[in-house]
Amino acid sequence: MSGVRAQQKQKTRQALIVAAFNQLSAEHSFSNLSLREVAREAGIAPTSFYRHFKDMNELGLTMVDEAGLTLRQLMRQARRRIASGGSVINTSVLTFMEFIDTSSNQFRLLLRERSGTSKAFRAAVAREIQHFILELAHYLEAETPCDANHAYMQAEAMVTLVFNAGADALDQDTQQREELTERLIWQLRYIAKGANHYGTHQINSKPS
Amino acid sequence: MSGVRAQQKQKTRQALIVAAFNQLSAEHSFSNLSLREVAREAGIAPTSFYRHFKDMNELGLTMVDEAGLTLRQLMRQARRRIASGGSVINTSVLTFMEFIDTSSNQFRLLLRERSGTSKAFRAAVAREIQHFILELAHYLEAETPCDANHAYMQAEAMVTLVFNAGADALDQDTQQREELTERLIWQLRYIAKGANHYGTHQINSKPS
DNA sequence: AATCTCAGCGTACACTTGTACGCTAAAATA
DNA sequence: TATTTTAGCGTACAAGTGTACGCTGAGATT
Repeated sequence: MSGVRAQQKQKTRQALIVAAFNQLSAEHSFSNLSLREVAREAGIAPTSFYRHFKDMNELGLTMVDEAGLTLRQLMRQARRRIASGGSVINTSVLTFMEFIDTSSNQFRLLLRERSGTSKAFRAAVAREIQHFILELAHYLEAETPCDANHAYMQAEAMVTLVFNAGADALDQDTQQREELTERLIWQLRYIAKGANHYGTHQINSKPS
Repeated sequence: MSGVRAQQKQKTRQALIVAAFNQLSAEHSFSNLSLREVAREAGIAPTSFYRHFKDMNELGLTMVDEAGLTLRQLMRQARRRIASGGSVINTSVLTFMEFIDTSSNQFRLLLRERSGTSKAFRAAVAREIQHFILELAHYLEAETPCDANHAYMQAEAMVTLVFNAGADALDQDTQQREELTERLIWQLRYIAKGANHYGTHQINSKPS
């Protein structure tokens, strides 16, 4: 029961996942990635693919999970930086841009499958994003004078802007990214300001 | 020189475009749409496709243009409604949601190709979106106490939120859409409020 | 030691794809 | 009227796809 067998299986399974991620790029998306291509890159026969995944769909969902995981790990690290005295907005944005940069293919997967042709994929990505919204909403409710509802709407807007800025950043050089990031930070400030204005516990009426 | 010839050609060319749009759906995107499928749907032989487009890429770019056109027409109509006394935010959002509803496949194309695998496609969609941002920025600069820079950032944020809300709406029923729209309107108010605070001509300093 | 399990392989097959090539008939032109 | 142009067709082919099937040999189990 040393598990040499199972260990090797996990290894090639991971090789398939890595192979698939490596084949992603600006010009190659998961949906136009064939089972045979992935198997070839992973160094196994096409038919052996089925020993690990029912089909490409199952591989893809696993990859979405993995991408979500690394993103969550990165943001946990961001929270640590914030706790030790960093600005919330700046640190979060910076961390996210780091994700785009170091794990661009993982981000590409989330970005594209968010509006892809598989309902399961879209739902999986939406879940990952929802995770961030809820977490941020929770934080905002505790740390700012916003009621729960407005905290949620604020968080949703912020995550949307950050995610989209990330998408734009993919096609840009360093110079453009800096400008983009600066704009993004202003936009997040707008939202914070507006949400605190409308969403304060005292005032809860229609906009002035 | 009656042009019976050229007239018929335009007709089947349009048939190809319509056929392609009709094949789009939640489960079928442009990128996994084959030349043969389109030709079949349009009722012509696969090889005749080349009489109208160099390849699928060229068809797609034409479709993006067409989608952009109908969107622009719809928004022009919105401007008329606003001029005759409608609320800016409400009318714009409502009009956009109408676009999602009545031309969902055109929207799907823009949505998906925005993060697709063709640089030309991404650029084409970005151009269409940029069009709206600039137009809105121009309006905001004229009608609100915002300087040019903040007006632009405000417009960019607003268009991003609206576009993304549209994407979410595609998967939702009427009930959910109403809630989404309500949230969206609040979020736009946040941005307007914040931008007017930070971007007023007098104050142009760092956030308080 | 004898048996079972199963990850990985090779072969094979039925499809679909893009597109090269040459033909035809009808419209346009001269 | 005679000639040219061209939208659309059918055939053909090479390339790539997913996957069914049966085999093998090395772990795991008994």
